[in-house]
Amino acid sequence: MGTPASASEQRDELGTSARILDVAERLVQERGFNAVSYADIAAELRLTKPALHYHFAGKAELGTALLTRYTERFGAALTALDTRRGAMAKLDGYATLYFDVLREDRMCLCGMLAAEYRTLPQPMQQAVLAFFADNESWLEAVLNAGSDAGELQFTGTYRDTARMIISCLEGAMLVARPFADTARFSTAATNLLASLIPAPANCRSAER
Amino acid sequence: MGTPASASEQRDELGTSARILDVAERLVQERGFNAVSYADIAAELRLTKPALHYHFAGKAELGTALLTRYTERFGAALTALDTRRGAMAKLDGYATLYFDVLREDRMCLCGMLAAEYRTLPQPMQQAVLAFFADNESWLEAVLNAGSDAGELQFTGTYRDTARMIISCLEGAMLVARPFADTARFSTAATNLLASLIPAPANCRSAER
DNA sequence: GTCTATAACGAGATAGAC
DNA sequence: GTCTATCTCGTTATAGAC
Repeated sequence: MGTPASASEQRDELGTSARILDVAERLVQERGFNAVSYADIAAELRLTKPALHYHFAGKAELGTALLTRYTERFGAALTALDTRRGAMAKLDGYATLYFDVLREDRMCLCGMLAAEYRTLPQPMQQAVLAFFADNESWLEAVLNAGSDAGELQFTGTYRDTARMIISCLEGAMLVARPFADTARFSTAATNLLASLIPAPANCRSAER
Repeated sequence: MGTPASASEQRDELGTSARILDVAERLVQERGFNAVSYADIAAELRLTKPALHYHFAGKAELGTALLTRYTERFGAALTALDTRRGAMAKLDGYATLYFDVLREDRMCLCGMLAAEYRTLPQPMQQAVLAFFADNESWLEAVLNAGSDAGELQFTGTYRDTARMIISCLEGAMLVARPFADTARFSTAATNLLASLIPAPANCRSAER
C-alpha cells in the first residue's frame, strides 16, 4: 500500500494544476523529463499548450512543482511508516514504496531525474539532491534505532548503510523496468533487507 | 584500471566513425540519449551534421553502434578480469570498471539508456537488455566458482546475487553522480562486496 | 482559464556541389 | 568524406481574443 504518487488523477473535481502535475509526473517517470513535452501533457488532458503555460510558466517551473509535490508526498509516506513498530517493518514499508512505483511501470521520479541531472535547470537539480538527502536522513534514523534495539546489524556507518539502501533500490528499479520484471526488483529488495538481519547468537556487530 | 571507454578520443589517426562514437558516447553518458543532438557531436569534432549522417544514417543507427561497441568493450574487460585469481579479486575489478566510468563524470551507458528505455528505438532496447544479460552471466559464473571455493557466501541464488550486484552498482552510480561524490559510490561498492565475504571473516566474535 | 494563431528556435534528415 | 543549403517537423513560448 501507499504509492506516494497519483491517487488523484481520475477525479474530475480536482484543480487543473493538480491534474497537469499528475499527468506530467507519470510521463516523466515513464520517459524522462527531456522526452516529455507540453504538447504530450496537453493532449492527454484535452487542453492546449497555452493553458499549461498559464498554470506553469515554463518547463522549469513545471519540473520544480513536480519535485516539490513528489518530495512532500514521499515525506508524508515516510512519516506514515514511522508509526510501524520495528525497524525491519519500516524498512519493508520503505522498499514497498519503491515497489508500488515500479508496479505502475514507472521509475522513481528522482531516480529518473538523477540520470538527466546534467541537463536540468538548477532549481530542479537542488530539489533532486534534497530528495535523496531526506530519504537518507529518514533511513539513518531507522537504522540507528534498529541497531540500538538489536533488530538490525550492518558493518558500515548508519549514513553509508542508508545510502546503500537507496542506491540498491534505485538501481533495482532502473534495471528491472526495461525487463518489465517486478520480481527482479522484489528479489533484490528482499536480499538487501535480509543482509541487515543479525546473524544468530554469537555474531554481533561492534559498537560505533 | 581499465576503463572500457574512451582511450581513443585524443588520437587523430583514428577513423572519423570512431571519433564520432567517442564523442557521442561521452555526451550520452553525461546527458542522456535524448539530450544529445547531431549538432552537439558535430560541433565538438568541427564537422557538420551531414558528415555525421554519412557515417551513421540516423540517430537510431548511431545509438545502436554505440551500444555494440560499448558492450564489446565491456565484454573484453570482463574477459581480462577472468585472468585474476580469486572470485573477490574479479568482483573487485568489476566494481572498478564502474568506478572508472563514474570518475569521468559519466553514467554507465546502459544505466543511462535504461532510464530512457521507453523512448528508445527497438534495436537499442534489445541491446540494453543484452548488455545486462551479459553482465549477469559473467557475474553468475564468478559467484558460482567463488561459492564452490568457499571464498564467497550469500543467501540468494547465483542469478539473484548477480542481479543484485548489478543493481547496486548501477544505482550507486546513478545517485553518486548528482552529488559529484565518488566516495559515495566506493563506499557502497565496498559494503556490497563485503557482504559476500563468508561469515568468519565478516563476524568478529570467532567462528560459527 | 482557456482558446487561436504565431513566433522563434532547434531537431533529424536530405539534395546536390566539391 | 565533407560541405552549403534547405526542408520538415516538434519544441518552448508569447500575444491577444473570448
